[in-house]
Amino acid sequence: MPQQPKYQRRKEDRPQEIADAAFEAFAENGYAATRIDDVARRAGISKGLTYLYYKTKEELFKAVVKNVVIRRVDALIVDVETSALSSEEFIRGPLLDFMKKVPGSPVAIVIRLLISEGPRHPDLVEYYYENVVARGLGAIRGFLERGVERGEFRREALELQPHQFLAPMMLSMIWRLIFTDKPLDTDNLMETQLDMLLTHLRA
Amino acid sequence: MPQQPKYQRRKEDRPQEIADAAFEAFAENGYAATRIDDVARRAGISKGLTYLYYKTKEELFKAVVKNVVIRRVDALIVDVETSALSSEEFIRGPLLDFMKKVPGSPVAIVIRLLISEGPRHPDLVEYYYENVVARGLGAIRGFLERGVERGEFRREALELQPHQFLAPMMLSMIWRLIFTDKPLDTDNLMETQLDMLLTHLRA
DNA sequence: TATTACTGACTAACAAGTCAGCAATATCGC
DNA sequence: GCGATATTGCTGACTTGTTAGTCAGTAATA
Repeated sequence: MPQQPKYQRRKEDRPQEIADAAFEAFAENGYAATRIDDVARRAGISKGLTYLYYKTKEELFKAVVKNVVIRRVDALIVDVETSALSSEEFIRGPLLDFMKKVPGSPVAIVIRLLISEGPRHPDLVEYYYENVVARGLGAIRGFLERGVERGEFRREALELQPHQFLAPMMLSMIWRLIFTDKPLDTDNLMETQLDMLLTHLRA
Repeated sequence: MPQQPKYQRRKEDRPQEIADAAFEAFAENGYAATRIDDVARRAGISKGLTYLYYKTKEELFKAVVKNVVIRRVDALIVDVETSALSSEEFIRGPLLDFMKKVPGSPVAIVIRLLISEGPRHPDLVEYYYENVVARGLGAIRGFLERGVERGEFRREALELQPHQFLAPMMLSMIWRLIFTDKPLDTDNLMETQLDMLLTHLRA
């Protein structure tokens, strides 16, 4: 009777599997309320093994945030940077799509974690700022400059803060995080914002 | 030798003092990381006394949120509802002031607590929604209707979501919660938003 | 003298982090 | 190939530290 082995050794895959499990757990319960034991069970391993790959709970937390940031956000930003559309087409196309996607994506979970745990992990906040926020804002700023050079936007566009584009996205995200079930027409919010911005910027 | 008494009995004031101390502690460390012992020390009492007035940590938490909500937000909303200015004056005056105040007010702390602890306290979220959000949005909606009746806004103003006004305020708030030290010209953000909205709404 | 707001030491429970031993695989000798 | 042996990924019971919540006793007021 060929016994099923109790476990398989999978040194290579464990870190990623643990990080994925931890992300799920943190997303559901937050950092403080998540037990390492939970994470381990989700990953189908014992608690002890978690500590072989991540020395502390905090280290695991940071790995999770960076993991999500790198794997998911990166693609979105690159997508925004490489485009040959006119400014208006770009805003109503890829940019709008991007904004619609974010509030329901893992990025929202990371934001929640940063809001609640950020103050105790300043280096993580710094990392997030440099790798996501600064790059994202930079991309939009570059886009505005290109629009002015092409004569699609008036000069004053250069003074606009990129944040102005993202405000309704932010509100939608927070709304979903707090009032999960209360409806909100977020698409309309974002579209209206972009309409107003186009009117405001057009040459 | 008339000894200073070790403590005074102040049944009436304790609950409020404890709630105030708890608010400070939660603001600094979040709900999970705050020890009841901390709260008690801040309030200048023993840990045991806290439990005389609040049966559990959770009950104290809810009391704190409701306390802040009732004491501070209420005044702001009423302020917005009673005004005899023209719509534009109102937007550029009281409404803008309100928006500028919120991100640095205790409301921001409550938002942080709701984002991180909300999912585990649905009744608290519901309470906040009804007493703050619904009323706030209602006030803005009423204001838009009045503007249309007076002929200051075009008919389509009625379709605008009140959230559109608040989006930059929300972004500013979250920005401050996460990136405390990174600068952001939030006044400009809000003013630009109101400019654009006025252009968009004007008859 | 009676009442009760208040103290602070205590308990109970839970969760992070450790580690001795086990069992799955890699390696070696034949 | 194949069994013996070495290596190490992995387990799970254990220790340790922390904190929510209790309660017998004390001292301030009525």
